[in-house]
Amino acid sequence: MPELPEVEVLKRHLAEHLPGRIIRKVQVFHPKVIRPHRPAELGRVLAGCCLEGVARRGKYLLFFLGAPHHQKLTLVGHLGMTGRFYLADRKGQLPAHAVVSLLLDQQQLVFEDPRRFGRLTLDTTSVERLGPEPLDNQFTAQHLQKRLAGSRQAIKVRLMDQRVVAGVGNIYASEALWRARISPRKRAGQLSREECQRLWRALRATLREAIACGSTIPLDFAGRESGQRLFYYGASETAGGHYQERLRVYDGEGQPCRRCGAKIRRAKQGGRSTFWCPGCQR
DNA sequence: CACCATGTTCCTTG
DNA sequence: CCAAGGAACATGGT
Repeated sequence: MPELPEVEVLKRHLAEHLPGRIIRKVQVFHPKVIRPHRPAELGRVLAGCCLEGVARRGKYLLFFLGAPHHQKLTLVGHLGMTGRFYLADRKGQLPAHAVVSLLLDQQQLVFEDPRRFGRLTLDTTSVERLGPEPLDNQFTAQHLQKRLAGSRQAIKVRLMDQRVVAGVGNIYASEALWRARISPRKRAGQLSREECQRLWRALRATLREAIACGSTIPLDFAGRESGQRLFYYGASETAGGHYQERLRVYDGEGQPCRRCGAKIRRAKQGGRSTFWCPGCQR
């Protein structure tokens, strides 16, 4: 479930293992995922590059590459809906939905994505369009208020606009609004100063909590059948319980609100499901 | 079979 | 210009 917290957790794990590794070869199984590059081109550029660092911006992973013979590069990864990265033994069997693999010396960084909405590319234009990082110290309640002011869009839709704030997706937009006791249908520009303050606080607390819990779906260190250690970003059997417990409204249609007991409702906004409590979100 | 799904981008309509 | 809706992308789960 890759929104900001999941990508952040993944980034922290990758950052423990990748820095200093050299990319020896690139295997591309689904060329669309690396667009606008072509496989041969990407392989030529990346081969020999050192993975110097990993960062996150919104829902994007950034791999900082040191290239001995060219300028420095940033490889941008996005998990889409179903993307996963994991580090596997170089000789290990690839999963059925591997889309790209970066071969290192003893291991390989595998990008798996059944639905193939993800990206791995040197094209940074999507990242450049992003709004501020919600957990950044620079990002204040006043900053948020400014970005909502004058908008007639529903606040929930506005919150998911990556140019307004980076990294908030469908799940955490609903969760943050529940926590702030604000109706997802309220127009963004109609929020009072107090409501903006509450939303700012709620959004940051929601994201921080999710990160602290190791993301909504924990990393499965066992991998599936690999027997290799090292992480695997994906669902494990026991993950479901934690996942449900932590979400207060998302996917909880018909269940009683934990704050006021009213029945959680569901509606479409911008083509996506929104969940909220009509009792305490006004 | 129908319908749902964590995301992004482009296009059309009002 | 803004807001809303739909389609496309491609696949899997219920």
